[in-house]
Amino acid sequence: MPDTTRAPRQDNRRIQLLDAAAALFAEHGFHAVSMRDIARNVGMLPGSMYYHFPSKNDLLLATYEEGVRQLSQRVDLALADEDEPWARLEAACKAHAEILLNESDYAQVILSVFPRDVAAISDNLKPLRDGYEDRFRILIEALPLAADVDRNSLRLMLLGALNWSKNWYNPRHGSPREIATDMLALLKRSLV
Amino acid sequence: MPDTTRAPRQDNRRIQLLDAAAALFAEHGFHAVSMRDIARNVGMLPGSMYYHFPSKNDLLLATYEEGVRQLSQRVDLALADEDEPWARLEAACKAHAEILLNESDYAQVILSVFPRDVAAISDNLKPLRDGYEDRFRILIEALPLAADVDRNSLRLMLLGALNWSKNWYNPRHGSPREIATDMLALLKRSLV
Amino acid sequence: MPDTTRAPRQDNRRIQLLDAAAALFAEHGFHAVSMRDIARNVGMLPGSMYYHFPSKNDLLLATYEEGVRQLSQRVDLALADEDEPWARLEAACKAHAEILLNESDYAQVILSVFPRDVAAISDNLKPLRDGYEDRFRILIEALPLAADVDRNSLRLMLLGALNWSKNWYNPRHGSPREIATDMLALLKRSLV
Amino acid sequence: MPDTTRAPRQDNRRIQLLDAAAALFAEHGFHAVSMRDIARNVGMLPGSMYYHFPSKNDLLLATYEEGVRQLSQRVDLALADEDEPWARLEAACKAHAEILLNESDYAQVILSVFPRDVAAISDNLKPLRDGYEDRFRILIEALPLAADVDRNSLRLMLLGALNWSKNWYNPRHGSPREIATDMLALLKRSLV
DNA sequence: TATGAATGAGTGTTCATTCAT
DNA sequence: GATGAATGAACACTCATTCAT
Repeated sequence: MPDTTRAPRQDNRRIQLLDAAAALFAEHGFHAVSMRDIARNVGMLPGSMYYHFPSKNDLLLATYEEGVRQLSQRVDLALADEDEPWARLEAACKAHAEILLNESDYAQVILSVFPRDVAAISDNLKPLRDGYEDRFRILIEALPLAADVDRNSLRLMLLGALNWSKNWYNPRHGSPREIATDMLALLKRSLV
Repeated sequence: MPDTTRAPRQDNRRIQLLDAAAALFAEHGFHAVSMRDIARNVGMLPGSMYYHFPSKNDLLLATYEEGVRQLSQRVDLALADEDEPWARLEAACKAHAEILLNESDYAQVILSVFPRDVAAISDNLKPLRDGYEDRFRILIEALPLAADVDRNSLRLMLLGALNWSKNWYNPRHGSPREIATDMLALLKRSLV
Repeated sequence: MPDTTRAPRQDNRRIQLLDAAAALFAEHGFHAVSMRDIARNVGMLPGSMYYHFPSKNDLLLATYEEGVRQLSQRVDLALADEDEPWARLEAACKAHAEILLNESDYAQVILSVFPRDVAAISDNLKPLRDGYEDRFRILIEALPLAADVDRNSLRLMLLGALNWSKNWYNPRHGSPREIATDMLALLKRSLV
Repeated sequence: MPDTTRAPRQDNRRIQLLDAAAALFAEHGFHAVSMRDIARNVGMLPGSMYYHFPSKNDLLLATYEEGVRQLSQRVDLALADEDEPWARLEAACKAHAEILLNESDYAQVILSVFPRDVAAISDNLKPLRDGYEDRFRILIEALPLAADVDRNSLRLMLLGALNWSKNWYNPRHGSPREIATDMLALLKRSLV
């Protein structure tokens, strides 16, 4: 019998709401999902949601923040065990692919709802995205590369290819980790 | 400045409509654009559009078809002058990047409105996309590569990275051609 | 080989249009049928109909007129051979049932589109209906009946029952003529 | 003058809505009445109706159900006091005519909006109509009639004539009860 | 915290009709 | 006689949001 009195229930409806919103935004996109859709998914009336979130945009912003938190934490955790620069980059890419393709609707939202789609809050969304991606800038900076390799292109290529993978990913043809490994292998062959 | 006196007027409103739809779908996404938005953009009443297109979905389908036509024609033209496998792939990537980032709203639509976003016609949309991408499968097949290189991963990586570039592309930091060249260079170093 | 040069073609598109309108009005009702529906049925564009009929209401009016013409002609023909009052009434009822249930969409329109449904021309429609029904008033007047029989009720009952039959008529359970005969028999038993 | 202070307010707008819909459907027919018409009649915005009824079809279905309820209840009440078969039939016919012609817009809807007019819900509508009409089948079964009288024709004639009466009924020329009495009298003379 | 009930603007779409060609 | 193209109003319906209870 779980002790429901001790543990502070601290807004668990808010979390259900956020989960439902993330799942629906990730699957159908921000504009194709209505507040009613989300409410129905958590067994709540539409009006009731406004106690928890003042607007649909705020709901998106909150999923974004949670998504960045999850991505960052997951990648940071993966980095904790690695020292060698290439190993560190590979660990980050694997974590990125896994959370994106497998684990978190929140992460999907960040990569499928673009700031420009929601003009009113695009200024709030962009820094969240960028803050996360900075990790990869640093990881690539640390790589021992030939002098003429453009590290900026490398980062954009690697992250772009990984992010786009959600458009073709099919669990039957390799795990997220394998996808990350394969891509990195292609680049690593010569760049070292 | 279009020459309205010389050009035969036949059905030019349909094309205006298609152009406006492509531009708006590319910029804001399918669901964020209303039929009224498109109508306003061409100076037409909302109801009048239905003479030219029976539904919003059909309008999207028509932009998709035109987009694929433009992409294919542009890439095929670029390939006509090249014989060497790597040169052919590079020409195709440059054409792809240019039309995507610079030249055509129609191409953008194909890469930013995903079939799954419009369930009712996703079965019509998918083959159009796939038909175009087959070109790259063939180009990569023709490359002289070390035996252990996974050509499938290579294709997915290259196209994914290029397609994602519309999310960060800024004309001040290099032309579309340069982006394509840079990315290909990163891969080519070792794979040959 | 029919001689199409001799016979004046005299507006045969107009007749096609009228036929299609009658069929559709009879089946779905006036308000549920659009001008486009009718146009499509005769392979014409909606705008083209306005050469033949200035408005949808006029089209209805024309079907009404033709319906009354057909009903009247059919009933008058049936009466031509009969002299005895009851036989005359029975002949009229049979003709009425047959044309209503079997033969003419125009007749159906008159009995399923009510003047009040189209307020703007209800004043034009009502006299058409009434003019036809007068025949039955006269036929019933001629019957040799007991003094206390209300001929007005008789007429309303008989015609009402016949008109309503289109709501339950099923060709498998008796022909229109049988329906008319059965109903008249019920009344005739005692009234003579 | 409704007592708004005493009556519990619970869901009274739904009933107002249903009343207005019944009145308008009865007068103009289903297709000729718009949701805006109904909303205007109860002083509500069109969108607000959808809180109470999910669609126009559902609104019709609800009026149908209420109409059948009212008809059935009224007829059953009238039958409660009668034992003799002819008296029972006459009581039912009087009640039927009164509620149809005088008392209830809901009953009118059932007899003027035909299931086939609203294809999408015709399967829901038909059994409601039929369920009510079964009462008359039973009443006529109980009549002591000559062996050669077709009870089926009798039922169809009687109900058809009564139902059609709404097309000519004018309160100045006799009450609904008188209409029912007169019609039954015509049939009863000989059939006994 | 949540509900019932509403709002006002907006959605995609259809309507009868017009008219230059 | 008919078409291509449009109009403007209306259609059924959905939207994000509000607020008294």
